Amino acid sequence: MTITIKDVAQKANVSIATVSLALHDNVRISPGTKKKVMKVVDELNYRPSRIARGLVLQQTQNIGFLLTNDHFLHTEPFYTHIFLGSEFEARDHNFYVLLNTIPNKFNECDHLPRFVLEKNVDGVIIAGKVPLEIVTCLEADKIPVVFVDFYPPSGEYSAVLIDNVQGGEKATEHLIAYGHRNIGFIGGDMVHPSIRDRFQGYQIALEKFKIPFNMKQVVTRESTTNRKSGYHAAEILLKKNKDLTALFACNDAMALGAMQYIKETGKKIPEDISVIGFDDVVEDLSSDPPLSSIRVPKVEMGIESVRLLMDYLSSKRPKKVLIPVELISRNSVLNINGKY
Amino acid sequence: MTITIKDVAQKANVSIATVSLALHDNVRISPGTKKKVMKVVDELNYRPSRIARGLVLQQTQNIGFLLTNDHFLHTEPFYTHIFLGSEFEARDHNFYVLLNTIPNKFNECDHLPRFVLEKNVDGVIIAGKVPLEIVTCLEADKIPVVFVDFYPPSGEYSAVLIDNVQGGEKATEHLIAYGHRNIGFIGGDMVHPSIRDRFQGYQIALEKFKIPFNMKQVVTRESTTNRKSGYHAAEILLKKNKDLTALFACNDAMALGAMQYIKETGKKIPEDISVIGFDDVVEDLSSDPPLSSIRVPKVEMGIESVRLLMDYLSSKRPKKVLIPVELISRNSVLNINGKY
DNA sequence: CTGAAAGCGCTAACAT
DNA sequence: ATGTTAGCGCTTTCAG
Repeated sequence: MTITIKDVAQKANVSIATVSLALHDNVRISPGTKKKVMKVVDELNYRPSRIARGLVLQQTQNIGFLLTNDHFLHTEPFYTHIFLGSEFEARDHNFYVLLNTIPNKFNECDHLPRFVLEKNVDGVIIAGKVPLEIVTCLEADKIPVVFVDFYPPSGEYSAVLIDNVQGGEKATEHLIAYGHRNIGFIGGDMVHPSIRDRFQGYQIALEKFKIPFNMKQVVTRESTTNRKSGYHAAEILLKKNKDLTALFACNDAMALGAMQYIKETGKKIPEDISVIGFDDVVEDLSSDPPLSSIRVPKVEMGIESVRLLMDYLSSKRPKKVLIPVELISRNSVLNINGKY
Repeated sequence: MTITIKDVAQKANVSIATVSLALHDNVRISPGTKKKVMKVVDELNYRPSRIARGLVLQQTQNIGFLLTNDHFLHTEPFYTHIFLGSEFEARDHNFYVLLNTIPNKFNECDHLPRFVLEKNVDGVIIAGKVPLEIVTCLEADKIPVVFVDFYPPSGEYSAVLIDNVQGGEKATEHLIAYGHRNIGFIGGDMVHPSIRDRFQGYQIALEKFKIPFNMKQVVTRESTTNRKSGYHAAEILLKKNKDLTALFACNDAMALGAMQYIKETGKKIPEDISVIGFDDVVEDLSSDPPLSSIRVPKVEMGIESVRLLMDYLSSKRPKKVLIPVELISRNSVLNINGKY
């Protein structure tokens, strides 16, 4: 049937132990035998059964990837890219990643993803904001965890975080460099640390350039951060701020919604109002004009998260990584230096 | 450490064989012992190791879920929903779903997803159009396959297909019922059977109501079917058809692009032109006006695909399922009956 | 109706 | 340097 280590051993005229050793680059094996064995492995196209291996090694070589339903089904493929990165890196370590969404509300530890209930994973990557209850439950299970783009308010964990403060600064400084002084900020769900940090970056940049911060130019009452709330927030912001020349949206989805509102009121982007977003998920969305944004290296974040997990699995020590972001300048921001 | 069948046997004062039998509802066990065993199972919170089980049963209880990179990263979460459905149903069968994307170009059987190379799945679900080469390679591996929203030009497979012809008819008939007679069609990538079928539904509906089909009212030269190509196709279509009152786009992404173009030319939707899409992926996109569309039950398709795979695993006979679609009437189509 | 025991494919300690 | 063997946790004949 399926070809096993026995078949290889037989054909190579060695014991199965030797085959196993050869396969694992063990030093205690002579180069000659190793070569001989590997040749047969190739010929027979043998691949060790990960099930048998898992049984004896007492490990699954699986990683769980957890995110909320909402985040997974999100229109902007943000976490999808992160997942892809993790899958990519997992391959190099011969791990599989099991994707599992969880409801946005969560209370019972009984409803933990079955891969942790069944101990079918060696560790878990948690992407994006999740209910804190689940973190507690996971903690009780003593299952290794690394967070991506989210960090629980308390506790010590491995995590891959975006440098949101830096990003907020870069976005705002870009507007300032282009001569803007009346810069609005729209964001929602300020409980979310990422959004809060981006907002903080906005404030830091203003301060750095001695531009007075004005709470009137800030709309952070939306409960979500999607296109619709961007549209709505822009409406509120622009109705009470007639002098705004630029707008920093806490993410691209909101920026897109804001752009829609602005255009519908007959104004032009960037001539009348400049807009900058965050996340850079709009490449394929062909917004008009193309949206300037802060690029977050999503695939790299996924890769890094797996690395951190591997690292934790061997060292048992949590580690944090801050991922730098990059300004992507397109055509939604106008240089108004010397214009006024 | 982790609690095994032995612990249960010991505590229940039976043999491990008995525990196993009890766990699997075997008839040859007395109700009394079974109850006793199950009680201990509950107390100890015992869960059989799927690895050990997999080893003896020679099956992984994993399903591979394959789609192209493009489809996975697609802005509209179409396949994402299908995946979610499959995950959902897989749970009921105690299977895991391993998601794997493949490049849009594919040539070497050596580059098959590693879960098939390693035989880490009992079967594979293929979602959306994939390179035919991969189908051939999979075939050579004799691994059970079910297709979702795609069917290879030749061969006999299990498949979950959308009734695209019916959908195209429903969309077109809706426009006709609302008094439209000059109805345009925009689509791209006519090599794709789904798009072709939708187009065919459009033609059937026209014919049914004795409305002459006019190739001039059809734009199918786009190579992709996204927002951008919708914008472009609408431009071509509307420039050479001044009398169009309605437009059927082969999917929502194109419909959205078309709407953008229409609005930019100063026309109103649906007053000047009615638009209907296909797929109904725009719920959370809050298009303005809300787009009428043909709803495809994506989650159900995922569920059905797993069922078909389970069915095939036991019966070894392929089966095809046609999923009916539903008209979702919103506000992008105007009733012009009696208006002209 | 229940228990003993073999064996799934592999690793690693222990022999040789 | 290589082989022998026990055992990972489970299912399943086969005996009793």
